[in-house]
Amino acid sequence: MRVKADKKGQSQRILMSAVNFISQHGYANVSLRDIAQDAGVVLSQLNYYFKNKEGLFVEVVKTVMRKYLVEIEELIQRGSTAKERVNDLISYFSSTLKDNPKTFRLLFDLSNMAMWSTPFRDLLNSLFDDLARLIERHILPLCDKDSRLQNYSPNAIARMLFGAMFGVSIQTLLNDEEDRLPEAMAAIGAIL
Amino acid sequence: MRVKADKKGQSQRILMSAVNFISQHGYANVSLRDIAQDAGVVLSQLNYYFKNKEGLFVEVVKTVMRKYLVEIEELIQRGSTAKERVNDLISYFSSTLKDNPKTFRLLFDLSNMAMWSTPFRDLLNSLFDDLARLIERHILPLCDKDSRLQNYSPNAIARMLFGAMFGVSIQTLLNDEEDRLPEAMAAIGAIL
DNA sequence: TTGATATTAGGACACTTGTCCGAATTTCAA
DNA sequence: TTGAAATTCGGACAAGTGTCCTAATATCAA
Repeated sequence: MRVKADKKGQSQRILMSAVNFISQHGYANVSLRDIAQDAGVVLSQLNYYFKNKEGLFVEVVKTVMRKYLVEIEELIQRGSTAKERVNDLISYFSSTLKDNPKTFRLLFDLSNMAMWSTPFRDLLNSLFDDLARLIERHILPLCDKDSRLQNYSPNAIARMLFGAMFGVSIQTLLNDEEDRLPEAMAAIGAIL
Repeated sequence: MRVKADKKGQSQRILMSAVNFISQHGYANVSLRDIAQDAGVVLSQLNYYFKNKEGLFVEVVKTVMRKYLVEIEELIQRGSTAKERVNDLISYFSSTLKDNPKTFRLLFDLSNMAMWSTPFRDLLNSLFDDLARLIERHILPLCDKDSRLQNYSPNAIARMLFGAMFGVSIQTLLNDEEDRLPEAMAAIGAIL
């Protein structure tokens, strides 16, 4: 019998260590040895379970993305008006940014890799599609029909709204001192 | 007398090659040897003129940032109304994104590095500060006083606007097929 | 022309990286 | 219990990296 500290199986422990390390130091700054050591596993196991570094990161992203999307999909349907729902979404971004920025770090890291690698680009685009679709379906239909935004397609508006949250999130993550940023995030709610 | 293809001096040629290569393949994916070869220079010259890889990249960023800021500062003062000026800014983002995305690639690459490195973070924050200040000074004072955005501070609004452009830019750069993105960029103009 | 300084050149160095291989060990159905 | 498959282990490997060092060469004022 083994030491048996591995109730979850090695592949899961590797995955969790990878999530933590990569979201904390960035994909480019983390070696497979770092992850193996943190997971209490031998290096070659990473290649056994995940073909290579890229494969591991793909799995990391998929894991985090799943949780992320489920949370947002639930949260975005709570409010009964468009404004309420947008504000719920904004609150979610703000509090996650404050209390648990790991997810965002990972997302931004992925955005960068997507810039130079096709498989990652596809991965990220599908995430953006999903998020835009969520806004498009659960928020925009509740909007006033006389909004000055009605000249634009729902998809464009959704992507603009998400873009605003994304852009402000980056600024927030990169600048802790600037205390106007939560306010900037809140101001997005006034767009609709 | 030498071959004399280097009117600009080696340090300038290195810098220009670095700008091109890094904005095309990303800082992490470019080696000093790549840059040296492209510049027609021996490897050790990069360490002679720029202390190390990080120092070179700092210079690259400063160079591009300067040009970037000058262009925007000029352009943002053309229009006579807030709406005009915002639209000028949006047009600039759109056309640059389309015709010369190199600058943006570099900016996004820097954003990622800023996530993990303090000196780069400082560099990027100062750029964001400058851009926000530009919007704050040259656009917001021309706005209607009855705008629904008046509950928020000018700085917050400026950062929100810039964030929106930044966020939509990323989506654009990462997704050529989605043709709603120019529209999303244009929709930002309706915020004010 | 001379001599000090700035530049260029070529190569070596130490180190880290991802990947892969073969052998031990464990697991578990037959 | 047995034996085949799955897993774990340790180590080696080649390739690529940034950095540094020393010698050659060019520059240009005195």
